[in-house]
Amino acid sequence: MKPSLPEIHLEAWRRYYVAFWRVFAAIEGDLAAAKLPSLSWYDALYELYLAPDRRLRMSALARSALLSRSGLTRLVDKLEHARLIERKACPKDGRAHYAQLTDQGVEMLRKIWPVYRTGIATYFAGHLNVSEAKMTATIFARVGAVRSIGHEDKSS
Amino acid sequence: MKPSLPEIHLEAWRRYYVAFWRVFAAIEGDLAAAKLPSLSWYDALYELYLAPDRRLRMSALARSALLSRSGLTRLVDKLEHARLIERKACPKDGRAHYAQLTDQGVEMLRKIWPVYRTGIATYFAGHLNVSEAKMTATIFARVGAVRSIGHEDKSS
DNA sequence: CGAGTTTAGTTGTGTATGCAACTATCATCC
DNA sequence: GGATGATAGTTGCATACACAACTAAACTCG
Repeated sequence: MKPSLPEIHLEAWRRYYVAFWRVFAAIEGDLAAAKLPSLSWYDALYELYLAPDRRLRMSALARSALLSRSGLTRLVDKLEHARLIERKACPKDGRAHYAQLTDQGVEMLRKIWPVYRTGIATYFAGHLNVSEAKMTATIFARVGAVRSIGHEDKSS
Repeated sequence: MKPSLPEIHLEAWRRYYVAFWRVFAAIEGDLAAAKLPSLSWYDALYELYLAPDRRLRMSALARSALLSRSGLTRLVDKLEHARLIERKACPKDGRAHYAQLTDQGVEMLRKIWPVYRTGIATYFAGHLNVSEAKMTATIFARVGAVRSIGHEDKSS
């Protein structure tokens, strides 16, 4: 059955889509210009920072950091090499591993954040008044709760 | 100077960011499942479809399709190989080339669109009522008019 | 005109990421 | 408790992209 898609919704999608790529590229550009790691590093480190004991199992982190498991493995390799996290075997489950944020990882978050923050403020937040920000948060909380149709069940 | 970033704006950003990746991945997954090319192909073909005479110079297309010039060169290689576009030398300027959409390119757009449309409707538009869609379109028109700080001047 | 500069596009190379296949471990059930 | 199947993570391989260096063709001045 053909789901309805009114013109205004399509227009909203197009602008949303284009705006995202532009803002994303602008922020990544600022990070690169400041010789800082990219947002994918930040996302992973930040998820660990929020987690209890600052550690998370690999697959949990993959989901939070919006990566495939294999993608996460490589990212964790790099983060570990940079001493920003450590891999720890899980005592309960011999298959599982924790990614554990190190102090240097926290430090790196502190270095990245000012640049990231400025990017968010400049490229995104500066264009929204408070009520628009509230509505955006509300709308995208719903949108972000997507569950994809089927051809993958990584999240099950 | 530290630009202001109220908590609600930050929350709006986080949800916007996460939602985007999830919706994007869901749509790409649907396209892949239908053995159709990815959104970057669609974007490029669609920009050509909209352009006068269904053709655009390489660098103009790169900007519209949100790609670097080199990225566009490779994409155009593939599109040309698939007979969806043709490269034409520009008679006015010996350096420049047009990417010209072919009938098969139009056909491909027609094949992709139903799947893309359903994805937009399902993962995005279905979560917005009309006034939310209007506001989203308005907000992201502003946000999308980003001009990045400096360390690149591709758009100048 | 001809040297120097700019612009359009391409190519070399490196990086990020996904999927599918693999290994090791755990869970189930007879 | 051993075979069967599921799960966690890794690895091989392919793809998509960016940046920087390159080539060729315009422009710009003297």
